[in-house]
Amino acid sequence: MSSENPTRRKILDTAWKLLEAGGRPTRMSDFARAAGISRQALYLHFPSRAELLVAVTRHVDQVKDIDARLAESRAADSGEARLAAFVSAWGNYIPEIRGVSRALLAMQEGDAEARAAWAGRMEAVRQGCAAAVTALARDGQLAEGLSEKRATDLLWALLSVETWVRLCETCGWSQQDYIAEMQRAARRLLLA
Amino acid sequence: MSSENPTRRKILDTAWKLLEAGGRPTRMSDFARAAGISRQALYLHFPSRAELLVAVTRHVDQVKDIDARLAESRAADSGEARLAAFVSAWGNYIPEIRGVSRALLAMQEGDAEARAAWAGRMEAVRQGCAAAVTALARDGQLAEGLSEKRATDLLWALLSVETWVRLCETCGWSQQDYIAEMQRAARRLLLA
DNA sequence: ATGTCAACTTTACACCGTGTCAAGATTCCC
DNA sequence: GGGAATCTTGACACGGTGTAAAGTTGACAT
Repeated sequence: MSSENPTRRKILDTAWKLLEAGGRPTRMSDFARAAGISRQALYLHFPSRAELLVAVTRHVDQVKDIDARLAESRAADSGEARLAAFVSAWGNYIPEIRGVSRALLAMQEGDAEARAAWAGRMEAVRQGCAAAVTALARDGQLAEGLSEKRATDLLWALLSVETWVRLCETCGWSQQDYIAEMQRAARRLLLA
Repeated sequence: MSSENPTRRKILDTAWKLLEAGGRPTRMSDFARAAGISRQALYLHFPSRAELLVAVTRHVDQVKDIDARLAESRAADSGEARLAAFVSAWGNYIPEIRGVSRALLAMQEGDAEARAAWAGRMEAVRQGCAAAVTALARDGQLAEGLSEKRATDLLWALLSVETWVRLCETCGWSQQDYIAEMQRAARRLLLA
């Protein structure tokens, strides 16, 4: 759906790199310069900044093959193993999309499209959470007094990008610590 | 420090109301109109949008007396009771500052002042978390393998505004459910 | 070789929100 | 009545997004 056009590809690649580099200003003109084209040519490919960012996330998803990664967690036998695998798969994906998500998150307020795009991505994560919780419930492992819905919400909140940012960037946790602690937390919160 | 000037007060009150009402656009002109003065007069009192927002949060803190609320949690005898009281005190404060925090959060990217202001507030919350954790440790109740620092980080992340937003706004939890579940979560995560 | 089509360039402009500036008006106080 | 604070009106600069239009370049077909 997106592979053909070479300039489009270059735009996505350089924009990605730019976003991930984290150097603050990522205006349309910056993306254009990075791709070696004029600002207007950028608008020839993407009608708005929001759509460009959305396209970048999709591009990243494709290159990093998030689907395949999350699929692995589905292969685990026990619900508990599945939970751990999911936490690890998603948790290790977060740092790879940090740049894009920061930009997309920052324009949530004020841009409905960005809001919808982010909500969509998060919904996908939520489904992963729900699947893990269901597997847990099937094993009879879910803590009593905890509905599947509530357990899913809880896990989803625990695994939010915002939480990752706080722990890894603000508090200085290593990625390893983060994963280990989140697995532990998920177990403690959800298991009987 | 801020009580005297009546227009200043009116600005803060109406701005607060406006922010809490949630109707999207909160530009300087909106604040001015709400206060019944011209946009320029607003700049006579606050040099920038960021400083206005910061002043509003301080104003809210003062009116709602957050300090007194958090102080109550310090009165609890056992570490566990203290943890519950802190979760409840802060957790019930979040919805009251939802509007201001949304605005302040939204301008984090790009405005160093807003960033600093928000970080400062969060630091205060963090200290509350740290105090609760220390009380827990003193009781010998802290889960083994969990340093005080890590426990504090974890609790702090759990009680973030972002997490509240996700659970209460996105997932539709009631405030009651939120508090109850966060108390349960904090216990499960931190206690031995 | 010519025509044409797509991708790109340059230049210019409209719009919005923030923040600045300057020239009055109003009100209160001495 | 004089003066200072406070507020008003109106204008403008700046930065960033998005639009519009006219011109350049290169590939490819006939």
